[in-house]
Amino acid sequence: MTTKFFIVDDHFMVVEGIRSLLQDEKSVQWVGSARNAAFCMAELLTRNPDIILMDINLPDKSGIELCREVKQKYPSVKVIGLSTFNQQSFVKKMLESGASGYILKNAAKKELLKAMDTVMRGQVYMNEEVSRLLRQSTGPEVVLTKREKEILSLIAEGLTNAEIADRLYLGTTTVDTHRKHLLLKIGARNSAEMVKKAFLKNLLQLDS
Amino acid sequence: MTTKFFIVDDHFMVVEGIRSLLQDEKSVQWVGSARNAAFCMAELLTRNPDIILMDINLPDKSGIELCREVKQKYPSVKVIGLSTFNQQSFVKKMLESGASGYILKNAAKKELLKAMDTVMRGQVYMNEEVSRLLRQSTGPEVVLTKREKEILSLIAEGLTNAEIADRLYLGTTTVDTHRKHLLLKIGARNSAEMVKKAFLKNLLQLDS
DNA sequence: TTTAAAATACCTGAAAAAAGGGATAAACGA
DNA sequence: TCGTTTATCCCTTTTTTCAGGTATTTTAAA
Repeated sequence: MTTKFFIVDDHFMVVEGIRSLLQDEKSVQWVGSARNAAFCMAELLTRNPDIILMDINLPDKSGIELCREVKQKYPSVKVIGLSTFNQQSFVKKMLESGASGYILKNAAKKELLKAMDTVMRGQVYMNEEVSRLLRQSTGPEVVLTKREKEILSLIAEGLTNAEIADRLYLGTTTVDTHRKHLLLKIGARNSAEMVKKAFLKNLLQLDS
Repeated sequence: MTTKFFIVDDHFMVVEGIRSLLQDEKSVQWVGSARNAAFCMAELLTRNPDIILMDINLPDKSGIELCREVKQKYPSVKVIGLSTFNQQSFVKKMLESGASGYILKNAAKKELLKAMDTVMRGQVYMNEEVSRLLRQSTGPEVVLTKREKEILSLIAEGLTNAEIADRLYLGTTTVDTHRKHLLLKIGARNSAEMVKKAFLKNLLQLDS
């Protein structure tokens, strides 16, 4: 029984690398690849893979969102997340979106095969390093309201409470209240620390 | 005249991908690979490549440092930087360390060949996207003194001037002066903005 | 309809940062 | 040795944040 796998990654080298690594394996068979989410969805109409190896940073859409879409439209297709780094929040979101596994791009052939085998047996496969990171989870995930996110972003741009209030048509004391809630939720003593921790917890991103 | 190339990257998939992509090319020949800097230096004793394709994030040492070492010991070997992202400061440092080129991991076979050919002709090869980024360079690179870096790091941890002064056996006004210099150098109006910009300019890192 | 969460808004006072200057001493490289 | 950079330190004032509360209205889901 051959497992059919499909690769979604904009890195030619990675696609070719996986294909080449596994081409002599009897238990798995490459059925195609896509460099972005849109093409992937189009190809799934005809390729019928058992497993998708899915990069989490695609040019047109995040792997998290694509994973959600794939699981919705093709519930029996298994998704394994693929990344160069093991940031906790991404891993969690990927799993929440329906992924059955997560491996890093430094994985060797042996691990690729093991991940696919585990996932085909209906279990979840986690890379050892990623698994360790998840286990040392530091407290509950921070959930910000829409307004809080907005104000956090503006604080990080250097705006004062008064400026933010003007921007959002609020009173300055309202902004100050949100700011206090942010400090509490993020666990920071002041704005500098809050911005740093927001990056660490992926509440702020570097790509602006 | 065949160009011999060597790959340094801890990502099995990438190494295999490049090797496989280029294995039918007459003009280039794969002579080996290493997963870390130490092994690379050991292998260079016998492999004699013309070009090294070098990942900038190695497990034991940065590609920037390895590049410097390679160019020192083997000045005729060309180095092409290899990365998943095109952060300006890394590109610059890589070039300053003696690299002759820089490509991204989404490069196709054609670009790999072109990069190697360009570099063998004694010219510098820059990926288009990276080249564009360097051209829209936003002012001079920020250079912080040792003390400034120290204080920036502590500000980002949420310490007040008084706390930092205690930590470093300084007066609070000294800390305040450094803080002012930091704001000026980084181009921020307050500490929150400064922390964000410090991450953007790679003056602060997420791995602490 | 009811409940809980989010949004909005406020008060006072203290702490901290920021602004806008000033200065001297120490360290480093040519 | 000399010139430049870095480090250290200060002053006063103003602005802004932070702490520790208070409250009502709106919104969304059960």
